Amino acid sequence: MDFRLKAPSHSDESSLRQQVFNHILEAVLSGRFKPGEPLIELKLAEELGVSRTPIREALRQLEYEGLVSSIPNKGVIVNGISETDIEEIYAIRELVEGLAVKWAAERISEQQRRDLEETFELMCFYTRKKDYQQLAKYDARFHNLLFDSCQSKVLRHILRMLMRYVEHARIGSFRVTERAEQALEEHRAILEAVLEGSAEKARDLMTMHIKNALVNLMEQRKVSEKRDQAKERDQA
Amino acid sequence: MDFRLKAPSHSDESSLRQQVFNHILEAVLSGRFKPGEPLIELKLAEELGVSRTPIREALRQLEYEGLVSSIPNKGVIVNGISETDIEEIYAIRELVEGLAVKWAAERISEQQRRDLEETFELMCFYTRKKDYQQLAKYDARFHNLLFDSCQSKVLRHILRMLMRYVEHARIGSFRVTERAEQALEEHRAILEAVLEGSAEKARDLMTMHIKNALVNLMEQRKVSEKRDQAKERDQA
DNA sequence: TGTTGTATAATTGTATACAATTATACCGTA
DNA sequence: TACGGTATAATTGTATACAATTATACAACA
Repeated sequence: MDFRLKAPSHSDESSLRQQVFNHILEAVLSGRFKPGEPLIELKLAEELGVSRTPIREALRQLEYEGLVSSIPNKGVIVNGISETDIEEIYAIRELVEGLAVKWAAERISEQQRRDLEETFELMCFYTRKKDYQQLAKYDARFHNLLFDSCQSKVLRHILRMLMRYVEHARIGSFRVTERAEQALEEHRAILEAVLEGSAEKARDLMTMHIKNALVNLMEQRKVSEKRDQAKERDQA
Repeated sequence: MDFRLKAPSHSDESSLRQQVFNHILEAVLSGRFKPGEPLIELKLAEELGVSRTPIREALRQLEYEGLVSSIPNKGVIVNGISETDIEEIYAIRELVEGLAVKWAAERISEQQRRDLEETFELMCFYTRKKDYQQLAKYDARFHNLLFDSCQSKVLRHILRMLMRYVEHARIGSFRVTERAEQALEEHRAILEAVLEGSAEKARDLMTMHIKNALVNLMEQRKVSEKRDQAKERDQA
């Protein structure tokens, strides 16, 4: 496949570094680059049709976001993520996202109220239609709006890194499907609490939402594992 | 002043990028580079006697750690930090560092127990001697050991970013001095709770420790402000 | 005087060249 | 065959050159 950038693919005017970052990010999150796999600058540069400079900068950014590890003078490899990691990530999420919605309930602006309600309506719509592609998109937007509503640069920064870990943890699972209806109701409850300014209630609801999401994720991983093992048996 | 690197200053064998990073970091944290001040790559490169490449990489790292902001095609400027920011940082610290010591109490290794106790002894020593330079050094080591003891790569990553913010928040304050004795007792209590494996107790003690540290920091800032205002009056 | 346009300079973004380091393959020797 | 050493290749680290973008100064004009 030809991944060369600056093609008029979506006529992006963002910097090459950002495009390269997005490309490698997508490759890692989709599992095309597997854990332990070394990322060679020159190879990536040729593949994407750019020089090593933007590649290096993108790799550094990926390192700071925790997706790859870099060993000086040797190179960078894709990070794997263990079950323990996932449990830890979700434990941290409970606290930090809990704080985020608490602050959001206290500080949200009028415009953000409207945006959140609008986005939630779309989530309802796509849940009914069972269009999980679109649902995932608006789910992400919902959470981002919520995080912006807490009006905190610092918390936003922490959350950004944390959410990258979460995305990484989700590799290979189906994301929504059967839990979609339940998740929607949880989102509805959180939204209501935020809009009526019930900070503690919003936090507790978010904590519970994340607990449930973890249980669901772990179950999905078990399913995926069994499916993979079956596949291996078939090949043998 | 001549800041050129690779001089046999401390015969560091770390990469230039890391040296440059440390240099700029120190300049920002010490207040030599002031909030809003633009950081020009070429100027820094000449000042430090290296090319722009390691400068750029160091600036990117500083950006990810929240100390500077970069606007594409324009440049990077030093970030300021408001009172609100500080309060938010400390609120996040309460949760995250609280979780950290909780896990540390559950997971600490034998070697780490010994290291922590040893470091704490040194903190006692330098508190008695009122050598606040050395005390600050071992205080930082104490916290780092504590964070390592929770054996969590993810939490370590979050804490790293958070502590950078904390250091940034502390700009211009005296750090320890009069609160040293009280802080030492708080540290002693946390250490005991961790060593005896009382996870919840350790977390609550850490929460209280951070609350106190915030109060102290805010008071010191008020003192600094008044001092600065007096200085300005004198100059006028 | 104030505004706008344009030339110039300053600065960042990207590509390439070179240096330093690390990995690999091959050969000789016991 | 197993081991060690050396030459070679592969890869990262740094410097420099060039392109693209943005800021600045200054003149022309209303």
